[in-house]
Amino acid sequence: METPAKKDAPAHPRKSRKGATPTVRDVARLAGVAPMSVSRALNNPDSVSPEILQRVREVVDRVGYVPNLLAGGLASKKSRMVAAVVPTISGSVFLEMVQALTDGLAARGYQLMLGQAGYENSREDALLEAIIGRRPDGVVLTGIMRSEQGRRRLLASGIPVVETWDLTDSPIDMLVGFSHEQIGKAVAEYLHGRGRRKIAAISADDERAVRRNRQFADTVLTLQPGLGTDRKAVPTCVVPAPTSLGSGRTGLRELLARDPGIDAVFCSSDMMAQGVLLEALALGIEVPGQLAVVGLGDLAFSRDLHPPLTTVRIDGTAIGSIAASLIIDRAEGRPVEAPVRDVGFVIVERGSS
Amino acid sequence: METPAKKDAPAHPRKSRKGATPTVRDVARLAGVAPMSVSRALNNPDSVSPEILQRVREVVDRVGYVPNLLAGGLASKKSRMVAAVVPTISGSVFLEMVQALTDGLAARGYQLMLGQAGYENSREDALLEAIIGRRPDGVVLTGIMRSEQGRRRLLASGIPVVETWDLTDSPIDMLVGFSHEQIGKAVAEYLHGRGRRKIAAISADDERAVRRNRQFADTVLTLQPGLGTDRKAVPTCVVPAPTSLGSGRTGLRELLARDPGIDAVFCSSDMMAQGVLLEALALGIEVPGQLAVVGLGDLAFSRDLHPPLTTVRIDGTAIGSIAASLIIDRAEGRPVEAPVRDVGFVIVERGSS
DNA sequence: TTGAAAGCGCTAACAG
DNA sequence: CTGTTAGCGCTTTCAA
Repeated sequence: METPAKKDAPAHPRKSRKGATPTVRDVARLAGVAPMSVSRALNNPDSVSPEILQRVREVVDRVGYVPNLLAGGLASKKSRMVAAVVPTISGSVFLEMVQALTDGLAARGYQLMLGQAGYENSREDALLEAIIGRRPDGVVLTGIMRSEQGRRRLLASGIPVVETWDLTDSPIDMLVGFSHEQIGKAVAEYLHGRGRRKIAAISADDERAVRRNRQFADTVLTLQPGLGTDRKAVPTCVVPAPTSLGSGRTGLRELLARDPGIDAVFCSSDMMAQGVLLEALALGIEVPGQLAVVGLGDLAFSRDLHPPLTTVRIDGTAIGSIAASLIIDRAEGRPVEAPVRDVGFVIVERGSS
Repeated sequence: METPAKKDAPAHPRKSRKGATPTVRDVARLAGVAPMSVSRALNNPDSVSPEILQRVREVVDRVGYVPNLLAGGLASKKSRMVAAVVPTISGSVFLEMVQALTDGLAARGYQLMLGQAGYENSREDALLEAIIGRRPDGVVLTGIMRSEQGRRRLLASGIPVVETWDLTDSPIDMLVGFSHEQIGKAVAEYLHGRGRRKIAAISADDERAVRRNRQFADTVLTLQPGLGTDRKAVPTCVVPAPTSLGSGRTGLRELLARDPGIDAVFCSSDMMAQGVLLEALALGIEVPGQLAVVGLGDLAFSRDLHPPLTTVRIDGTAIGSIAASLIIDRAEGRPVEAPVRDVGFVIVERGSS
């Protein structure tokens, strides 16, 4: 009567109600071990005897036990989830990165939570709260966090953060990116070096593209002192993000209307560059003869275009997998060697320039 | 000495250690109310007096309290997370759907967990375990779940499931999709109706594309009895998923090598159709004069191609938002009117055919 | 309305 | 190596 601690036939204490999902206790009871041993058998097989391991596994398979990771996360303070925030998923520029991130995380037992912030960071705040509330083991931000409020909340939460796709002197925590300014400069120098003297740009209106383009224009002005010092001397068409093939087509028309002599266009995305290529074809403008076209991103299709597109290659896959391993290292308490990485970029010269 | 239940100055019981994230108890103490009242003030403001509401909100803002949703989920058995499984994110065909899904969920306070199954469903099993373990309020599958093992686990878990992007007579639970067979049939009839008599296809090798194409070929054979009854009479080039612009280019070359007289190609993606367009241009084949091209997906760029691409429009946005609302309705205990929806498809006729 | 008690299902930290 | 004891931070349930 005292202790109903019989293992085989408990009086009738909280019998596992039929249909309910089994818990560690159910498994423990059926395997004749303590719940803690079940936990150990599952999370750290080496720490239990072969007999227990085997009995536990047998029961787990038989009853179809799937550990509740919410409970585990609450107890261990490790959720094994990582949140990623992208401006928008349908820009496709970030896909490689998201793919590498998911893969890298999945391989180590982590799951990805995806959030879209939009380009106008209005939703950013609610999103941040939804993320922090789930106590992820890490957050990957596409672009750097601009709002001071957001930076503070993230910092206060103590969650490891990787900012990506940009560089800054004052990262919240870790950083994997490249310099948009340097891209602007490099492309301007490249086009100038190829003899182009009527250089133009079609750029998205998001903050990174704007900075990139400012440097692009400034570099052109430096290289061609005759143009003066006003950036407006470098014809630029600004289109709303996310960019599209269509915005490339209209962008080129607009530029030509402003200045028919343009001989080079730097586009802030490959998709847009493709639109420029297409529009040039439709207008009978020869590429690269009359017009050089440079894109950004080096998406999968770019090398197969006609002519193959010269573009700035950004290694989204590298960014994603480095971000994944930085977060995992940090989450598992390993020291992180280099928390700030510049993955750089390469101008891939192809037929369009 | 008995009960240290003084509100203002507790003896020294678990003082909120500096730097630790605040919990309901901290907020409750500072606001001079019970933890439960904090919970109510946050989740159901109407159920609490204005004074308490205000005091709680003040403290929440002041200390930057963000509720731990893992703990909340454990206690309430509602995680407010939905898992989505896509074959791969970089096919871009599913992006619209994922975007609509994220948006629809975020608007109601739900978060998306994204998993990539790969096209070879080898990882599918581990992924399923990772998902079920997190006790999401719903799972959205891209394509129907083929493995019997997987279906059983999902069913046993009791989690609401929405299968998408396909139709089946025996859904696990809910379903939002369209018929790949009907698409195959419709496109074959469309091309035949436009007078094409040497109809070919370039298709991915995934299961849905295969079924679609089988019906496509069979319909062509029915419409042109002279071809016999062997599907091989309809030239088909099978390429590995995910498809790309490059596979469209090589696919067309391969088809022409087999039969130079081909006058129509049905491609299993818009990206691939674009490759065909490009290759035709390079080879001097006139589209649509000599060759009609039809894609699948109606991606954003398709209307801007040259010529604009005729394609099968699939409303990924609709699929995503319907899936979101089905899951949310189910999660919140509302009756689900029509758990199986055929969103259909439309052949959008443009310049390429 | 508000509060107190009792867990949700798991694992950290100790003992044995 | 194995078990016991306490929670993790929240919400359900019931009583006041």
